[in-house]
Amino acid sequence: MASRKQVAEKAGVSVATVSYVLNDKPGVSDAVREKVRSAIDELGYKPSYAARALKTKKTNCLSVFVNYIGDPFEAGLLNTMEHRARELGYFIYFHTYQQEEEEDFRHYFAGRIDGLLLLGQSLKEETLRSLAAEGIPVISVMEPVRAEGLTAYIDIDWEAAMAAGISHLKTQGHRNIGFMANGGQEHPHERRTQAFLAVMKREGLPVNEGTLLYGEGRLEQAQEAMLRYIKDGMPGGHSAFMTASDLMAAGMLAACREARVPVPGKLAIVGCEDIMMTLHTTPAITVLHYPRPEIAALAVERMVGHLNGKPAASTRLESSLIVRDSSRLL
Amino acid sequence: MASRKQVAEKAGVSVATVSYVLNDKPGVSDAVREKVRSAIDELGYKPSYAARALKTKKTNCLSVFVNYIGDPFEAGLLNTMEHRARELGYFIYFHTYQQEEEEDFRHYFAGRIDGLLLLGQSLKEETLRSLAAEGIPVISVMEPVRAEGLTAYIDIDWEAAMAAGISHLKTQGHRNIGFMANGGQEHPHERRTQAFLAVMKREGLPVNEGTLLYGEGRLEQAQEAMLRYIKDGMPGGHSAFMTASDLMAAGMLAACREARVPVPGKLAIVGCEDIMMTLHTTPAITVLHYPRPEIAALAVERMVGHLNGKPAASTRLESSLIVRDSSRLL
DNA sequence: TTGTATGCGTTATCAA
DNA sequence: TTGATAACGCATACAA
Repeated sequence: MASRKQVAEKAGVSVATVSYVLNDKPGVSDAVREKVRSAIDELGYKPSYAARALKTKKTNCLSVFVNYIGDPFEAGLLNTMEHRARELGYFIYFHTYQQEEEEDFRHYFAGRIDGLLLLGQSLKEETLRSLAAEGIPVISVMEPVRAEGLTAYIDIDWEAAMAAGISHLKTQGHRNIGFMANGGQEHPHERRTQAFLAVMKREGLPVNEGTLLYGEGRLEQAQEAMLRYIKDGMPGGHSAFMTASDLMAAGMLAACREARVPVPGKLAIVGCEDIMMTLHTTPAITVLHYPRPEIAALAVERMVGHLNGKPAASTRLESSLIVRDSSRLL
Repeated sequence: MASRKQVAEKAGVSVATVSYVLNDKPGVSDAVREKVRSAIDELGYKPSYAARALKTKKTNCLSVFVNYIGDPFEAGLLNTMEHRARELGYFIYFHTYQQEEEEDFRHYFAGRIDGLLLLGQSLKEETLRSLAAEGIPVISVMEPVRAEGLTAYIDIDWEAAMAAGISHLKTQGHRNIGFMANGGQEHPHERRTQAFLAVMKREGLPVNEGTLLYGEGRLEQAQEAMLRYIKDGMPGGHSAFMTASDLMAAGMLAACREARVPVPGKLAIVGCEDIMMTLHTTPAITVLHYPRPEIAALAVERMVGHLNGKPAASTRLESSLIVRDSSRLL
């Protein structure tokens, strides 16, 4: 790789001048600018990001912790994040996050990225502290269960969203509503489960141990869990189910079809993300709409803003209920 | 961030000594090593990767071009790649690749990564040249349609795989076999389509314009394409279909169920990747097994080997046919 | 076994 | 409008 010095020599100028034209500084004569440009082209010169990062202490890189690369909900967020980041001049990468590996990650970022974006993960306090010490801000799309050390998060108002779903189901005559949850206390989906339970209680609807079913966030596992539940004679006696993710709603639906449980006749199903798939199942699945493009873009913008000195605030956007056939009796 | 100099001062040694213990060089007394270690801990010192990269001209980072983050087939590859890379001491990132953005990417890598991994994309010759000039090797899991400038690729032998599938279908009495293809000449799936056509010809089975159907690689689009084909009265007269991806096979199956076309009774379906989903559809889908963990790990190993001076060779692994209900008449 | 000194490719300050 | 030159944090050849 050609370096700046070689460019300077070839163009017959100093390295400083090369820098000026590369960074579009004013005060360089057109003639010199041209000379430098052509020297750059001829040598195929590219600036070294490593050197630049060392000097400026900015990498123009952002990282994102992804829970599972194949998840369509996350994919929708990531696409927008990637494009928005690129528009704002940032290079963005994705890594799979697994709790067991959190400590390994602590030493990975110094001098590699300017900021870390989360998809709802609850990082350990020590990780957050360590990141803060390195000057790496953390912003989350989706509110983590613990959010203390965080710079900001962007999410929807899950209680309002669940309330809309539950109220819709009530209108359809349901009272005994179950929920397919996912993961433990620190899981990104836990907020959804807690919101559901809070609203149920507030509405005076029955909540007990049988209310929660556990899928594993993936379609197939949810399908199996539901199949087992059906084979056990649906001990909860639910007439409707909400879920912590659309993929699990789709798995539920697949289980119902397999076990010949009519949806919505015998069981209504409501998902909560509005991934494209929910529109294409039979019946199409009623969902709480999660405005992924808006939220993903906002998270990136807040991060970039924060890196440029603008304080970043947490925000809860509104979601909306989209009623489809999986919960419509009439 | 504390720097190496501060660590040296605190420990009462020189910066060189700090370097020695950080890089586990021999020839440092245990007493000094201990002193340095505790100074590091107290200051919370982390080495700057930017500075290290500048000096060593190695970033210990690898990039992967992903076609679509939500794709379950690619997700399976990425998981293994990420873990294998981490085991080998490399930090790995994923980026979405879109052909339109290829030129933008050309200037992104110098001084940021040591190598680029592809998932079957056919990069433009100029991109490959530019990468080569920067000393960035390119290895692909899945053989690209154009593979000239590539360091190596790892893939299965698609002709052998397709031959196994076609021969299985022949055994079941099929002759008029269609194929759901995806994308154009440069698409990662094009090799699969070409292999299918080659084997069909070799076997003396009918190939004409009607043989190919086009999904868009995604389940929903394949479903819609198939639905249209069925509504048109299945003009190709096929009794079986193979596909360029499992997701499209699943979409086909969904369309058949929707349109009440019995599978495998009226139409046999064979996928080609063996993603988990194919095991959970009804009926389960016959597939050509793509050994994703092996291939993904091998690609990373070849890359790391190459970076350490071992020449990397291209390899075609064997695949196997897994017969399930979607193609079994008996 | 440890320290000194140099350079990696930038950016930025200060002179010219 | 341009040019010297000093950092940035690290690795390493060489000296001690």
